[in-house]
Amino acid sequence: MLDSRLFRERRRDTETPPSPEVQMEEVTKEFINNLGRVAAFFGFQRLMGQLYAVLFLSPEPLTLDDMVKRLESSKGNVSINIRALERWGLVRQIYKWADRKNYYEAETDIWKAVSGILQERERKESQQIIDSLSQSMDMLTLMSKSAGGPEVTTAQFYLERMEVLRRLFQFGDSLLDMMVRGGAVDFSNASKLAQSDQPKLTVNESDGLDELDLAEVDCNPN
Amino acid sequence: MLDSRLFRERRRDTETPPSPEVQMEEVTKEFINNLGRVAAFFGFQRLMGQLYAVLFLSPEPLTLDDMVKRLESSKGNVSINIRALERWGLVRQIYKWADRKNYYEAETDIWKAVSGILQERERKESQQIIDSLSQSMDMLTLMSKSAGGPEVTTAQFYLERMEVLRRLFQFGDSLLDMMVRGGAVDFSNASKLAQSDQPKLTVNESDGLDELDLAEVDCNPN
DNA sequence: TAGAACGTTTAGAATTTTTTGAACGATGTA
DNA sequence: TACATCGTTCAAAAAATTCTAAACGTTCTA
Repeated sequence: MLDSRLFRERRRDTETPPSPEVQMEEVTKEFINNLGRVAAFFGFQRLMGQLYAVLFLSPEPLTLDDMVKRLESSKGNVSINIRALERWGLVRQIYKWADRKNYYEAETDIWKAVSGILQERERKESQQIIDSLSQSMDMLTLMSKSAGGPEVTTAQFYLERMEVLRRLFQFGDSLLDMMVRGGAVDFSNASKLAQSDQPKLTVNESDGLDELDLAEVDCNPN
Repeated sequence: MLDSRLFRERRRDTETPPSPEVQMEEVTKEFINNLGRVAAFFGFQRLMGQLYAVLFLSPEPLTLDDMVKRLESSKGNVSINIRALERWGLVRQIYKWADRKNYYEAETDIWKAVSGILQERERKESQQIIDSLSQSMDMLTLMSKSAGGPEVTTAQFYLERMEVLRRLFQFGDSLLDMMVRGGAVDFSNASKLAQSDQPKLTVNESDGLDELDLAEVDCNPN
């Protein structure tokens, strides 16, 4: 009994092709999910990505409540996340005459948004690391000179190791900078980043366009 | 009474310069913290970064228990995270003769490790997004041709929007590929990614070295 | 064979992050 | 003035993540 009904229903599923509306709905949901994942991957809240997705696929600006309904989330949560999107320049507000509601639309100049994030977030992070590393290395340099005892050897060892890491982060930071400013990057020597014999970073000013290569020159300590 | 004692102690802190041992300890802790943050930033567990840091600063390989002691963590936690590090190729195991313990050391060829991660994780993620997008777009293309009704307009609108995103992810994916394979990337046209008039991605095979530019040619749909 | 030394697994504890819903202030309307 | 709408804030709930400690299986040693 039950079995046969289930069977018939399953058959129906595969037989009847989904209606256009249903298909659209599926495609949209998939898209929203994807951007949610992307957001999470980059350390943002999943909802941020989902909100952006909803706005991105909307021909006209939406209100807070529209989005609450669409994503079945709470007003508070949407409010917080939409403002985060605004701060990152991924979403902008639209004011309508004699309408007290706020409307939002997605920034569709993707590259603008992405490079904004790279500049504001990724670079800030890398700078912090680089600064901290440089500070530690200064300190170690001092120690390896002034203080005697077993610390000297350790200090020198630490210095060697840290230098490798600093190069890497410097390279990453320069890469980000190039992305934001529209330069060019050559990775062909990236694998030599850690070598102790001098392949360091440099920026070549070549006919107005910056170019980052991994060869000679210094990545001058802090 | 109490006040004056606190005061004296605070004075002492600023007067007595920290001993070399204490300084070393501070530098090390700072470093460990930093790599913890880096790990977290990239979506790994904080402890993973910390473990790597400890090994990175150790002249000789360490055992599980060494690390447990150093980081004041639990054996289970360290065990799990050290194996994750191994899987990512950031740490390798060392076997010692007639010693039942496992010793670990950091992979110091940083670029090898980084490009491994890019290849294994970041690219996998971007591929998934691109595939899903392409699939949705195929579906929308079909709909905009076959089905009539209001869905057609929407489908076309979605297609336009999604195309922009797909270009971005394609570009990102190619960038990753170049990083891993040692090519070169020119970002000077990146800001035109979203334009509807043709600036697309291409890989120019130029004297054996790959080069990714953002101009003409197709990023051929899946 | 008993017991010690190691590394792994795992259930549940602890912590952190995310979400909710109600309260609130501000602004407009009848 | 009373009431409705709208967005924000925040304490508490819920969910997800990370951590711990004990149990366990192996391998080695006495």
